[in-house]
Amino acid sequence: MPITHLPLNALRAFEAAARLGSMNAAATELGVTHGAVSRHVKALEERFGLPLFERHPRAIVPTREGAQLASELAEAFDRMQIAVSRVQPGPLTLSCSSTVMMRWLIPRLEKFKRANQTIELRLNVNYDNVDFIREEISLAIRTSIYRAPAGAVAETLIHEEIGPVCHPDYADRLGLSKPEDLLRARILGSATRPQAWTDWAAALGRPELQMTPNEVYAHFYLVIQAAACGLGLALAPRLLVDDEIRSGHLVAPLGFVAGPYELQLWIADHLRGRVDVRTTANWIRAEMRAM
Amino acid sequence: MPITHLPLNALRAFEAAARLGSMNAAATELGVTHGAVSRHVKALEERFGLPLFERHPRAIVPTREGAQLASELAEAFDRMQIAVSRVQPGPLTLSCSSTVMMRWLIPRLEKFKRANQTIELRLNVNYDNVDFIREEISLAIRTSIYRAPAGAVAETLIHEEIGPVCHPDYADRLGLSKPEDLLRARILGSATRPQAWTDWAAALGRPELQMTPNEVYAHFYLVIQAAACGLGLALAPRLLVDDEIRSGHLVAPLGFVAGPYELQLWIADHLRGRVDVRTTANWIRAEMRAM
DNA sequence: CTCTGATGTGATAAAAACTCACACGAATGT
DNA sequence: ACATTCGTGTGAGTTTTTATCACATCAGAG
Repeated sequence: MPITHLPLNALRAFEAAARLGSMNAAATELGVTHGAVSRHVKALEERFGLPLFERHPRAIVPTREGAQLASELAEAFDRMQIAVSRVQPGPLTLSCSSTVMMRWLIPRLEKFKRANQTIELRLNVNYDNVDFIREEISLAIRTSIYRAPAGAVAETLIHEEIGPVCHPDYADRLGLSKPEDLLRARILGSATRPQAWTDWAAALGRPELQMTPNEVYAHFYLVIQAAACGLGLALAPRLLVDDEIRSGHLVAPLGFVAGPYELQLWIADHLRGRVDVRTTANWIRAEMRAM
Repeated sequence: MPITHLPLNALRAFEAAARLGSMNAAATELGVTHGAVSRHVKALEERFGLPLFERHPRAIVPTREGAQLASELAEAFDRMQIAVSRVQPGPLTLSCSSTVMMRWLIPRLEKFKRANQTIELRLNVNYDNVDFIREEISLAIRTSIYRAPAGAVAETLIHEEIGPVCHPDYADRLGLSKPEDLLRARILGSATRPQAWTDWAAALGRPELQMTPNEVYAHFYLVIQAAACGLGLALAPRLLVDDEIRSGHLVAPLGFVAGPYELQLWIADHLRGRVDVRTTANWIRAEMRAM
């Protein structure tokens, strides 16, 4: 089949269906109905004379050839997206977790905007992996729990220091001064980082301490909020509670210790040359260093 | 612009127009009228809000952005073509010059087909560069005058030996026994390799010999044919006249000397794993070694 | 100074893509 | 156990896109 007659739209529909494992999802991504995707895939299969998916009642599974084709097509479409984005540069998009956004970025955003009035900043909330090309992400702040995906380069921002924090009165009332004291306290956990307390015990050199949360919040910033309201103890990276400690809303009765993770900056490989990306990356590095 | 709404067909039309430097040529390649291409390009320019071509009365010249976009798109489309060709492997396509085909390949083709009955062989005539991906070439036989393009790997088949050849009677009549004798003879040249006689003189260590052809043929195989008919002297690689010499139709009164070029086999990078490609490459290597 | 060869464009035809509505079949939930 | 839900396939009809045709335009070639 000559390159001049490749059924491009069908290939795109197929690639989306294979990547998402669902015609329906692909249809949503492409902004059409599932029928349209189904027809595209069928047309491709007829053209190639081989099945690209195994059809199961509620799911489709790519065949070997289908999976192979889809992954190579994905690369090709990525390149195309990059090519177009170079002549049509979108806004600079920074991705970080809701917690980093609440407790670190938003408090500094006015300052950033004042210093960089020409940079149009778009924010994206996401705490784990993200497709830099498909979602047009320029920069991401992430913990090293996750690995930077292909197409992005990672660099260390800071090594996380972690420690239990709570309302000052709460610490006084319970008399918290050594790790064992926490066993009497109300432990607050986060669904997004369930192993946080265990990590801390390990970092302390006290892995035997069983710190199972009494209460689990969906987002980490809620845990901090709950701690600040006197509901118990949160285990927080210093970075995210420093302001509250300075203002006296929180205390860290046992201080902080070096945690197992670092905070990283991920930069979209194909955007490393863009001025606004470099500027913003530098700003993030400087702000982190100033902590 | 999100990847899900890239105007793929317009991008392909634009890429072709940019590559070929002409809307008309792109239209021919795509099998549509020039108007269709023109509209696609215009739609893209409106979408991007910037011109992709400078319009001149009888020509279009890509703008800086246009050229950049086109070259990156070309890569993306190449990948797509490769991806599809992996699930839809076409026939094995061997490209060589008309002369190599006439004088080397065709005489051996029966033998090849007998030994490899399952391989569907398609032949392509071309003596210089060729786009392995776009034209779906698997293998090419070329002299090292040309460099293998990106997407192909080159390997040496043989080092060319070159020498003047003519009809036996012609050599006798003129008494050809040393290089100077040729100044009395009728020199036949080829348009595709105008420097051949000069190369030979240099290879002999006699660069002062002015061997300007008295007659120039469009194809090299015509030169050999003319020499075999007693019209004069052709300068030929031994490879291409060995059969004629063996059968007595041609003689090489001054023998052969190592020429400046080698004969190479170019293999499409993305097809190196294909069995039929490996088999055919091995056959070519073996036949060359047997010369 | 006309001819030629390339591109641009309005009107219209053709083709492609999409939607709608319904069918189907098995996992899910009560 | 059985109705429900969820995801996919498809016939018929509609909308949207793409292409064609025919003509306009322009400047350099002959």
